Amino acid sequence: MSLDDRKLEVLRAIVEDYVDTQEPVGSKALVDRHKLGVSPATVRNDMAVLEEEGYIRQPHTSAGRVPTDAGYRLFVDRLTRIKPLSPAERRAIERFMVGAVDLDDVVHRTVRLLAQLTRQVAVVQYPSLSRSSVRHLELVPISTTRLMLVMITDTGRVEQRLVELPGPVPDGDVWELRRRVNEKLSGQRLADTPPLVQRLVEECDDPERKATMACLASVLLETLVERSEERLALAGTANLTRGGVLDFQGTLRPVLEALEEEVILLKLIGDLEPRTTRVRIGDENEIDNLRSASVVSSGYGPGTTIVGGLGVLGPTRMDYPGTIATVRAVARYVGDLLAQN
Amino acid sequence: MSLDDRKLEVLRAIVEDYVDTQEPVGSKALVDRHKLGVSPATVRNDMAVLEEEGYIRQPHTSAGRVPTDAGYRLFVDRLTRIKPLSPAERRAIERFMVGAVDLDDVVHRTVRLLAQLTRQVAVVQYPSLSRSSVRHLELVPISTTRLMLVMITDTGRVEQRLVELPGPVPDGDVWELRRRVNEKLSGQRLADTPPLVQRLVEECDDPERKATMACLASVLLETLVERSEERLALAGTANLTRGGVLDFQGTLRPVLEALEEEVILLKLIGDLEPRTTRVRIGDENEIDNLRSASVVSSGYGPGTTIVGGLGVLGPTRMDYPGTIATVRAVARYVGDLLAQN
DNA sequence: GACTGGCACTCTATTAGCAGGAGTGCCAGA
DNA sequence: TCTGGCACTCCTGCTAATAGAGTGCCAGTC
Repeated sequence: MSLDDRKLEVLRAIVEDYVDTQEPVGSKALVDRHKLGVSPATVRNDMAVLEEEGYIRQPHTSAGRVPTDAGYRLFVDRLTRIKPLSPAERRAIERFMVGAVDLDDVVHRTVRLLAQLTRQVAVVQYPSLSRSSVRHLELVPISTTRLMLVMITDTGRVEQRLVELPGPVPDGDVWELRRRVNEKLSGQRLADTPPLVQRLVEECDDPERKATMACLASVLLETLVERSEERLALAGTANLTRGGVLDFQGTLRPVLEALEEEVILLKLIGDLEPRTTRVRIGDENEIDNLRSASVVSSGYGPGTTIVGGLGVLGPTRMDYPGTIATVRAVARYVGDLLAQN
Repeated sequence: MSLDDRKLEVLRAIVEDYVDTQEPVGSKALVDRHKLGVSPATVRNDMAVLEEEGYIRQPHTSAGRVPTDAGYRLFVDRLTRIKPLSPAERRAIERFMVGAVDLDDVVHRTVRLLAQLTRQVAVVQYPSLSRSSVRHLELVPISTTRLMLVMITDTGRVEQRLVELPGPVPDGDVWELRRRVNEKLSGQRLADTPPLVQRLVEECDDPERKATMACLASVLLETLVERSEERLALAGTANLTRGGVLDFQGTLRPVLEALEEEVILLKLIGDLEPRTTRVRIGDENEIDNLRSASVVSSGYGPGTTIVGGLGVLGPTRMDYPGTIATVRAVARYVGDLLAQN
């Protein structure tokens, strides 16, 4: 048996009321609060069906109904019209972000903004190195056999590494090295650089220069591409305590533990598709500690490219339409901000 | 009336038992668990005095006694012999820290180590710029009128800033600039540099060079000294949930909120004296949100200098001797580590 | 004067019992 | 297909009673 429109409407009403009140919702309360145009008895029948299909459940006999993960999923997929952000919220974003001075600042402001608007835990990934492009590479002689390599990316990140050379290299050669490296790599996405770096080495005729370039190349490859050292910012953990500890089946402990693992957080907001907002509800999270949480995440970046992810985490009982709208709006805003630079 | 030895012994017993069991401790239980050599009635009299003096209190009539902040303070100041770390703990530190590759890694490992050993929330401040010394300054021409300034400190931090010059400067002059700047500033503590930078400008004869140096000087002063941008690492928040929520009078919320404010954290572990471990108990913390928490902190750095702070935060009901010993040991270890580089 | 045993007292925590209420499932009828 | 009615279940809140822990105080002893 499939679900007719009214049953879906009942589900929506249950989800909305439950999110609102945090209490199991009964048939009578439902018809009182929503104009369903039918009697409680009818609603009860619908509820029985919804329960059989696994969208809602009773904590115990003679309690009201509570949505299951599947219920929320259905709600998000079919019953949610994403509500546009209120002008007040838009203004809040502007006001919060204006005046950010550097990348660090942008990320920190973003994560706090997200936490504040959604009143949930927010995570923002720094623009990933491997998905950024090279803006400029600088080589600085520290001694005759050591260079410092400084890389600036289009997202504003700066990385530096020390290069030990096989032998002394005159300054003139350093200039030449710098020229060649920049010529080949500037503007390229980091993920695309490995073959180019390889070619740089091959193109050297002089065996001595080739050795030097090989050294440089290995540092470039090893530290700038392979080691993708992702960084994260986190905010709003205090929001976990809203609505008592009830939301997370007794303890915050597992959730707090999960939030301390960068690997886990990266998994949560990783693998995103451009211009979409992903929702993972309860059990859909692969991390055991987060079975009672939902994550709304989105990629961000200049234009339609993605250079990092951001998202919020909260109880499965969350305001999905609102959260989705906010996450999406913030992701867009940050993307535009990056595009401007 | 002053407190004789036995009363102090009773206080110690109360603190130890309460930390252990998390339950108010009564006179009978005390004489059972500790060899006090007197009867419960006597202990009760002592307790009455201790209570009058404000070192312990009863949650309600006919409950056992619980130490007050003042009680813990007395315990820490006069009744605690710092127990040396067990060999197992020493080994744990070694094992945990060995193989740290760079400063970031050191800080992250340290904070996790602290959290793990003390089973509390740990905070580690990155080596503060203003208290580090300059190892090397590098000037990189980006274009004819722009330089990149790269500073490497003795604690391994690297900072870079762009300098806009008033006019084109030939490469030879850049070399000269670099020489002079390094001559004057290398090895100096950042906090001591401002007058030196000033002198650098004054020492220039050629007006054109003077203008260039002035530009450089202002960037040096403004971004490297004044903006002391402190960074922090945090770990172990999940430990707050140990022992129920009882420890923090009902909610973790205020504590979690406080932990999100970098300013607050810096205050907690700031202003430390060399080679001492500071303990702030409950109300002694100036931050309202942390009235029910204690903070054990210590400065660290190579030798007897301090380049940053670290510490742990937990319920006032914590194992002070153990925590103090651990914090001190870790601070020393990290200091030695920094000294080696 | 310091310590001890005894005793009455206070307060909490636990348990059981009971009433009220919310919510359900089911059935017969419109 | 929907509705009203009804019996049933189970939670919740309230009260009362009880047991137990711990205290304060007092009188007596060393």
